[in-house]
Formats: sequence, structure tokens, C-alpha cells
Amino acid sequence: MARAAQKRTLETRARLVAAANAVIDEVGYQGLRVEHVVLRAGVAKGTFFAHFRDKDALMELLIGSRINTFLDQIETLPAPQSVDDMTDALMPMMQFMTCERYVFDVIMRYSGAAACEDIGTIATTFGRQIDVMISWLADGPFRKDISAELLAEGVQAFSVQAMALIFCALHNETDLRARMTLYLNAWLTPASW
Amino acid sequence: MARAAQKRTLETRARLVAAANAVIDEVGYQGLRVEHVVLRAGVAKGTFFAHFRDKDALMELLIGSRINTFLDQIETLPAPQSVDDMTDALMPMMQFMTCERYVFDVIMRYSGAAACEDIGTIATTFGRQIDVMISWLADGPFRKDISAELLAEGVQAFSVQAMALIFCALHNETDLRARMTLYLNAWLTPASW
DNA sequence: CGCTTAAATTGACCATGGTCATTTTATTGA
DNA sequence: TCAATAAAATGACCATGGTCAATTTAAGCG
Repeated sequence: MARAAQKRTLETRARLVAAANAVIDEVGYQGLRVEHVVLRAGVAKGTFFAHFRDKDALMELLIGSRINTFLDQIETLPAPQSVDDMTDALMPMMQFMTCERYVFDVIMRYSGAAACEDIGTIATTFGRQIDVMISWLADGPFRKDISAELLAEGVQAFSVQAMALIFCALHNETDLRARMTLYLNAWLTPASW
Repeated sequence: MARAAQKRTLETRARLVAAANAVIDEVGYQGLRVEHVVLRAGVAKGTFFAHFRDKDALMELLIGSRINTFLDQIETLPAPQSVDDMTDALMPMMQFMTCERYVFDVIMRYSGAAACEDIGTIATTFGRQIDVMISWLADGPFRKDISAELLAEGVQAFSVQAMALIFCALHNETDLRARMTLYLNAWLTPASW
């Protein structure tokens, strides 16, 4: 049996990804059309779907790898010793995640594993976020009555809530940081009551 | 200028909604096709879009009104005096919200105001949820170091997180209640630390 | 080399949501 | 009762994501 010719495949895929990035630079994630990508990459439409299950799969890859870049950066930081520091550390990533309504929707849709079989790129980044935060929370000046893992899940829940509120009619982007610190103070350093 | 003939409009709209509900009973929310709805309602496709901006607008209406029914029920309940009671009160609504992956996605997408101009049905239900919970939290055995409003926002954030995890590869539906109580205990009754 | 075969590619085609110029219906005023 | 006219409905048409049988390309092998 003839074995796979992988080189051509890899090249085509790289060309598709490069074309997609170029298109996004011009018209944003929301404005991307599969037709424009394949035109730019010089391949037929069918080829696109031989490489990506659907348009969302490409989006997941592109958005997920951007998030991974932010997480690489975040991982180099020392463990934050205050809620403000933690918010500072997370803000760039959260800003990207909310750069477009469409981007945030894709992230939400794939933040759990989209398909049960394979954990997608974005779902993986959510796992990485939890891991980073667990390491932060283990030895910071934060509540210790519950596990670092649960604490981290809470931080994620609140960051999602804060991001979602950006797209509400009544709120705007400048509120993001303020809302994050409000939430995290209440979650990570509850006063006795 | 001739005034509006409203009767026919209302009838047509009612027929579309009835047809949509019938279709959903057969194939679920996910399986609904605009073509099937208009065929069943006996109107042209264009008529559908004269009554609803797009397919999502119909979905928002149908899903939103189901949620409102659950909230009507919830509002008749006495204020829960424990995290378990609160979870019990919220469970039926949360179960509906996660009855289909597609339904949950629609709810998430419209939980903030989808369009900035008009607050949609689903966004309104999220506001109602907050209001109900504020009334519960004002005089329950829960932490009092932060405002009832902030507390309510947190409950919402955690319920979204708990629901989202249902669709993760690693979790299943039976975990929903357990995760809710875990989250809410940590949020509403933090131990001193 | 040329043959065989599996992988990769192609593009015509389909499914479905959404648009809009045209036609139908009903209301209003004389 | 009948124009005038605004609201409602129509359906041909479009945009775009996605499919698949047929074709091309490139290994592997004697």
C-alpha cells in the first residue's frame, strides 16, 4: 500500500491558514468567507473541507492559537499577589477574546469540548487557564477554605461573565477591568460575614 | 394615510408561532427549518421574515417564553433558606436551558442584549433571574459582606458555568446539581479563611 | 520506467437562511 | 360604491457553508 504523501498536504494546509490570516487582517474574523480563503490560497473549495471539518474548525484553530500565545505570555509572569495583579495579567487575553462579538461567540461555543471525541484547541486553552490559575492560587493571599481548583473554576466563571457583559446594551468595554476586580475580590477574598 | 390592518398580521404571526412549536415538537429546536415552518403555516417564506428579523429572532421568542414560564413558577416559591433549596428551585429552568446544545448556545448568544437597540426576550429573562435572586438573597442565611445584586450576578455566572460543563466531553448531566451546590456553597457561604 | 494504488484535489451541486421588487389585500375618504 | 393608498404577502432569487463522485497527483515497487 502506498504510504501518505504528507508534504503536499502540509503545504496546502499552511497556505490555507496563511490565506485565512490575511483575510482576517483585512475584514476581521466575522467577515471571513471560505470562498475568499480558497481563492487566496489558490485551491478549490472542496480542498478546504478536506483540511477542516467546517469553517468553525478553522476559526477554532486560529482563535485558539492566538489565545495560546497569550497564555505563553501569562505563564512567564510571577504569581500575582493581589486581585489587581491577577486582573492585569488576564486583561490582554480577555481583550482579545472580546475583540469581536463573533470571536467571543466562537470561544464560548467551543470552550467545552465541541465534539466529544477530540478536545479542541479552544477547550484546551480553557484547561490551560485553569492550570495557570491553580498555580497562582495555591500560594497567594487568597481564601484557602476551598480547593485551588474550585477557586480557579470560579475565576473562569467570573471572567466569562465579565466578558459577556461587554456585549450587553448597558455596559461597555471600559467596565471590563472594573467588573473583574469587583468579582474577583468578592470571590477570592470574601470578608467574614 | 390608511392605518394599519393589525388583525391579519396577528393571525399570521400566531400561525407561524404555532407551526414553529409543532415543528419543534417533532424535530427539536436544532432541527427546525424555516421552510418547514412556512409550509406548515401556509405562508410564503418572505412572510416569515416580515414577522421575524431572522430565524434566531423566532428562536429567541420561543425559548425566551419557555424560560419566562419557568420564572413564573420560580417566583411563586418562598425564598430558599439553603443552597440546596436554591438549587432545587433553579434546576427545572436550568434543565430546559440545557435540553439541547443548540438551545444553550442560543441562550448564551442572546443573554446579553443581542442588538443594542432592543433588549430581547432572553436578555429580559436574565434580568428577571437576577431580580428573583436579589429578593432571595436579601434575607437568606447567606453572606452579607457584598450586595445582593453582586451576589445574584455571581449565582448567574456559576449557573452558566455549571450548564456549560454539561456539554464538555468529560462531564455529564447528572453532575449539574452537584456542581451547582458545590459552586453556590463556595460563593454564598464562604468559610472564614 | 511504467503500473498500481491510495491520498489529495477538484468543482458542480445541494441545503438553507435571507432579500426585495412585485402583487395582493384591506382600509379610508369622498 | 369606488378610487387611492398603505400594509401585508409573495416567490423568484441570492449568499454562503458544505458534500461527493470523479479526476489528478504522487508514492511504492518490480
